[in-house]
Amino acid sequence: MRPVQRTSVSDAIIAQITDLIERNVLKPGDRLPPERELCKRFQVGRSSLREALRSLSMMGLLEGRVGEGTFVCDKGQYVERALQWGFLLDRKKLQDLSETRMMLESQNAYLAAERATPADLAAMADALAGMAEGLADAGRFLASDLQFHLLIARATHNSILYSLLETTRNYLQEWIKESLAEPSLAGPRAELSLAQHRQILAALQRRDAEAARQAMAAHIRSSSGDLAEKVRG
Amino acid sequence: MRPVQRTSVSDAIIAQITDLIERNVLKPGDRLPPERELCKRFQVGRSSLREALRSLSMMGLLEGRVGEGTFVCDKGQYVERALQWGFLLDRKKLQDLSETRMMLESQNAYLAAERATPADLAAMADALAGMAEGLADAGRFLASDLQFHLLIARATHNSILYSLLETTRNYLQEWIKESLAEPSLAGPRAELSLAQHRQILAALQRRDAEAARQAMAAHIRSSSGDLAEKVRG
DNA sequence: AATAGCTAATGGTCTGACCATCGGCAAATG
DNA sequence: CATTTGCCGATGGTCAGACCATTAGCTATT
Repeated sequence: MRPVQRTSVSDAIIAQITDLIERNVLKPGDRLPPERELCKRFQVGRSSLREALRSLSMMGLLEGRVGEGTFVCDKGQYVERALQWGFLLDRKKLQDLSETRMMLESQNAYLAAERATPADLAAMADALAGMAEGLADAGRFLASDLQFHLLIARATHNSILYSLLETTRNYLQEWIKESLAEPSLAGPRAELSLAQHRQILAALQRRDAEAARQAMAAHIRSSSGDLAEKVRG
Repeated sequence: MRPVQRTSVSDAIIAQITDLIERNVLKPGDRLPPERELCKRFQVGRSSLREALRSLSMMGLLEGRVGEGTFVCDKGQYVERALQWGFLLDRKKLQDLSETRMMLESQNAYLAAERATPADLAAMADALAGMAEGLADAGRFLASDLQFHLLIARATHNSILYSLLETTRNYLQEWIKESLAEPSLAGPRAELSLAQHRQILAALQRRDAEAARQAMAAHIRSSSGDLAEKVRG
């Protein structure tokens, strides 16, 4: 004998709809049938159905518009939703996340060195130029910085790795912003950061995977040094 | 003029309860008042209240037990859950997943070599023994195999990395099982796999991080070779 | 003292109803 | 004819009441 699994109606609906989205039967932007119609199809009450839809909305998979219908969100929105719970990160989790990011970025740099197309490299050069022009403008500098790192992830041509880095970056973004907001260090640090990015790009252009990985690791270690300090509090 | 914000009842409840948890008024393990009681306090209908509670459960903040009540969960797995939703959406790239798994396992082995406690190593030795005893029993062999890898991930003492590996393994498990089900290769391959696992454990015991990483990489390359073939096919 | 049975409380589900909002259509307007 | 206005149906959002399955704790029987 083994404990029987108690299945919840809402969970079953969530599983079904999630599966449909996974298998791309429901594409982003698609409109779902009306709630009352779904009730008949699933043969469930409207409460249970709505609890399921609500949960899916909370995950950022669906979006309900009054008078119009319920639509499948395009992916990416879930991150913003998830960001709302950023405060739930404790110190240990922050450290872990930071370490994970370090590993992802390093390995991505390694892979990108082998796989980056000329277009990828050109886009990175553009982002680098944006950082240079934004030395005085912290907001623009940070934006170009983030873009550079995401371009490296994209250059791996591995959607999973890109998605993972995107997510970890989004989680850490607030703290990164904070730690870079120190006005006293802003100038020198920005220039150091820019120089490190140039090293990384150079390694990528030489197709030197190991150098790219190490340059990235060094960059993150130095740039997130006091982030770690702050985390340890 | 600017667009007025339409506030949703459920969202308001979610915000309030979330805030209570954040401010530690509601501590993990605490029991919430019954739903019908909360309806009176919030002055809302039970549907709206339940949609809110359902969403909070889905985020891992609350847990409802029939006949007992609704309880505040031990805070912990929010981020992991969000990361899982992350690549729920584009997972058809199995080779990407496989590559990600390769990277995670290798790096985890590296970190585990530095951080594994004696208890961690002992548990791995147990799992290894289980594999040896299960040379004839494919099911048991696979279970011990999986456990060994998860134990390494756990030995990093990084909950994010553990969660990521667990998720990727879950996604790949079906294919791994298939590819190991080939009876013609089962015997020799199992023994090879066992020997590779012994090498990995030995490196971990020596605290040789680089050797552990390379041993793990070699193991996965050889053991998932035809997995990659199958994916491309 | 231990067990079986009962009862109340609770989360889970269903139903039907009402409201606010939105899109589209037709009539009124210039 | 082009534009605006008003209306209507569809839809998501909310509410109230009811019933069910499960659980904990009490009670009475053994």
